Amino acid sequence: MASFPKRTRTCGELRAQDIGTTVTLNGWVDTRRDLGGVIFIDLRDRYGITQIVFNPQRGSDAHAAAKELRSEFVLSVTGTVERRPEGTAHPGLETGEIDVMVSALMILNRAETPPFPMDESAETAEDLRLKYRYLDLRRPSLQRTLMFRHRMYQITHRYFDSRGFIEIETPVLMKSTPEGARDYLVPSRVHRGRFYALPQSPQTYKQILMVSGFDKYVQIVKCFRDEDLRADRQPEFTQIDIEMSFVDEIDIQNLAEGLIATFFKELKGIDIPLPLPRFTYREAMETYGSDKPDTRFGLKFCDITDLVGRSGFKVFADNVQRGGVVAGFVVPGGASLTRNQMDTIVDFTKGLGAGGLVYFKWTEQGLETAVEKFLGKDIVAAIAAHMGAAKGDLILLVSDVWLKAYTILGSLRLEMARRLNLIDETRNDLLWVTEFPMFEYSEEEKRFVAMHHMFTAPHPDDIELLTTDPGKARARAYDIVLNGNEIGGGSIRIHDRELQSKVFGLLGMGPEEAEKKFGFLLGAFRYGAPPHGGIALGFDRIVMLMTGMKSIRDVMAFPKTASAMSLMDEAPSEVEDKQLRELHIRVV
RNA sequence: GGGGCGGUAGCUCAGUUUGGUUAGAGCGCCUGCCUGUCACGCAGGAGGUCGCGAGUUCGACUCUCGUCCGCCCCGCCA
Repeated sequence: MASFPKRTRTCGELRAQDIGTTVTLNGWVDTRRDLGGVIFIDLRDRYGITQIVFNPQRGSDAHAAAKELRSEFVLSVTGTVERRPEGTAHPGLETGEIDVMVSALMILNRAETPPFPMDESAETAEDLRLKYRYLDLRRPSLQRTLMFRHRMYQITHRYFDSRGFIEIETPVLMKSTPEGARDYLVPSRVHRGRFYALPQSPQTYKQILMVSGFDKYVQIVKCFRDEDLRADRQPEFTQIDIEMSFVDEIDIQNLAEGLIATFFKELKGIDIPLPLPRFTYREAMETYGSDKPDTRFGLKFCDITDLVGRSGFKVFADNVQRGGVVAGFVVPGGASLTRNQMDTIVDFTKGLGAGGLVYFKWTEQGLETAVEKFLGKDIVAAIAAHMGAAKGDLILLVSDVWLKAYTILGSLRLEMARRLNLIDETRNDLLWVTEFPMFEYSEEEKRFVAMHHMFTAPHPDDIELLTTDPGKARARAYDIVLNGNEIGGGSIRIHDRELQSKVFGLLGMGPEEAEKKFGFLLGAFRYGAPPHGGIALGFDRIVMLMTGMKSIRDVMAFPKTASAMSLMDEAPSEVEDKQLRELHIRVV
């Protein structure tokens, strides 16, 4: 039994066809315009805004009560829908043709003046928005984004359900695993000195579900990583986690790119041509200097190692002697950059760890470069020709070992594109990067670490390399990239105990340690593990990119700050001594 | 862990370079007037530990040191 007149309609739906009907609306005071006699209130709910009118001649009690209305008061109003007088319709508002002439007003709740306005006319400091998140969430931008996000959940569920996938929840309290990100730990009260970890991903569980015969698994699931944050990284985030049995790479990729294309079609009306372009890791690095290339602009790289390997320029020649590469790219029209601008670019490149940056400017006077006296006119001209440069262009060259040279060029390429405004923001460039290396060498730990994760299967042609040259072995791993952002990654997994043990060994984990940490998984593999593989897609990141938000915080209801604090509820917080004692924990 | 930027009225900011009278503006808020506004209008008013703590100085929003908080980047994030 309601203690107030319940709404019969929402604030977003009344139109001219409703004129003459009596309605009750519930909502918040968005703005108030008190003209002394007549009072206009914009009443707001999540469906929209309807102007309600208090006229002393049409309801003097309601009008008197309306005098005290202020921003964000919660109201129930009853009145008749009327056409606005000639010339006073509001074309910018969907409900702009009508008013609700109020006969009865009930104030359901009063509100203090909010610390910032609900309209988004002025930028508001983010820490304030986070402290008063419940108010920020009333604002149009977050309302829109969270509704977009809701639709993406629904599309996801429908997409997978219609393809026979089973949604299964996996534990949030799980076993801490080595490698990868730092775990969030949860102390056990019952077992002194033992800890659960929050999942970095449900990786082991979904593989075990494959052993159990659930050959198509999906879950929209929270994951937790205790690492430092960025604009696109939060300590807890959501993934669309997928695993399938009896499949290879192409099956997973078709499924995942189909989902992304469905998002674009249904949420934005955009057709994404499928299948998506594929780049091997090597191609991506050697063309764009990134394992998540942004292909919305050119500035593709060109290898000139062979042209300069025996030149008189010792920086290049010595590097090539040591097995390094020399490569670079052409910036069309870049010759007009000033000396000052070039100095900034050189400094930027050095800041990335480069020894230096060699550049040629092709001006009216011809090819100009500070290193012409070392390379010689002919080689300079040959480089420009080989790279396809023209008059007015700038050529940028970096010389270093393969990975470092291309990584530096990749950052420089992005920087130049931003500086020169070359990025076409209207494009939606999706692609796959495949054939990642199995391992990368960790200088810190003096051993190989898994580039994707340690359950990733090696490329069938590279099994031998695991023994002879593990650093060269390719993995059956793949990432999906949108406009230079990694939005998902997966692999075909190892389903063979022997091979899995071998990979553990290469990662410096002996049989005993492997048994202790992953005995349950290896145990499952004894009882008939099917070939399987999967992928995880970054749900928040996809919402962020599709809604054009700059930060992942803008697509989450209750995000944390860059120092992982929640400003609204002030988590993390200190706890009672009693709680600590029960958990056998002392703070040092 | 490192680098950069920021913290002044409820909000958005100016003032800090070169220390010096009473720290300003717009919006919001409060009061009054106003019967078709929609950025309503008009008149008046209130509102400040200049993030915090030391120091230098006759005097600190301003200079120095420390510290806290926010944002961005590097490291890190299989």
